[in-house]
Amino acid sequence: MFNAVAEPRRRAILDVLAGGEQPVNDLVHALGLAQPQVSKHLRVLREVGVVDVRDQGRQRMYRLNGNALKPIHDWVSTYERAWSERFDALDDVLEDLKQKEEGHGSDE
Amino acid sequence: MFNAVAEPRRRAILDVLAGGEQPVNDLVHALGLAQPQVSKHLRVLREVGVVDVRDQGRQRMYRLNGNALKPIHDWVSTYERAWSERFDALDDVLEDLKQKEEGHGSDE
DNA sequence: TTGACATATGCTCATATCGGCATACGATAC
DNA sequence: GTATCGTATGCCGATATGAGCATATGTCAA
Repeated sequence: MFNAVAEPRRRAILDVLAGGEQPVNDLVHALGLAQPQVSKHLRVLREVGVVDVRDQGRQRMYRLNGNALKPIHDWVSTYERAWSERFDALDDVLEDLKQKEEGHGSDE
Repeated sequence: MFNAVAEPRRRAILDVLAGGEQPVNDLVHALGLAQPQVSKHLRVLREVGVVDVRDQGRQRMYRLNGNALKPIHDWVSTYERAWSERFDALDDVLEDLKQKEEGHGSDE
């Protein structure tokens, strides 16, 4: 999953699909890539479940399945404290408590 | 950045570092990997800024820099609507509005 | 200085990955 | 039916990536 999304062009495909269901050819034109490459990237994205396909006549309509990205979101969220303002505030509180603790605790 | 984190072992390193600053050898033992591989992975992580180093005697202390993960968080968050309950609720509201609109709109 | 320790780097091999091209396959149009 | 469109797949060559091993570099201890 992480691997599938590590490819810039695959992320580009997902970004286009975020705008709605698209047949392969529209993706080809939207991204300026060769059709076989797009099909290959779509295959990878399909295999990890981040896109779904639907046959419609001779076209294959691809649509985004954002659910598959949740594992990434969850993983990266465990590191959120680094940039989240909420956690900054929490750090301040903890720092305060620590100061007080050291104040009337034993030495150092 | 996405690429750096696409490697399972590199994510494992970050997970260990989440527990606090560590010298290379501790990472080696914690992960059961060969020391050169750990150094190489650390190099990649360093190059994208997700870890920082500090020299301490003959050891090199590595620590996590979660800030570097924010781009990933931001990117994946744009797809959050797929699984977020808040967005599910919003969808319900929108669906309601749509029903009403169709109710007293033109045909279909 | 010499030696041991901690880490980084270089080399090689095996494997994966991507692009480009040709082509196969399925569905529709004629 | 045959032609054509839309898409997928196979093959090739180039490049990247990771493991394993040896070794270089830097730091401290004796």
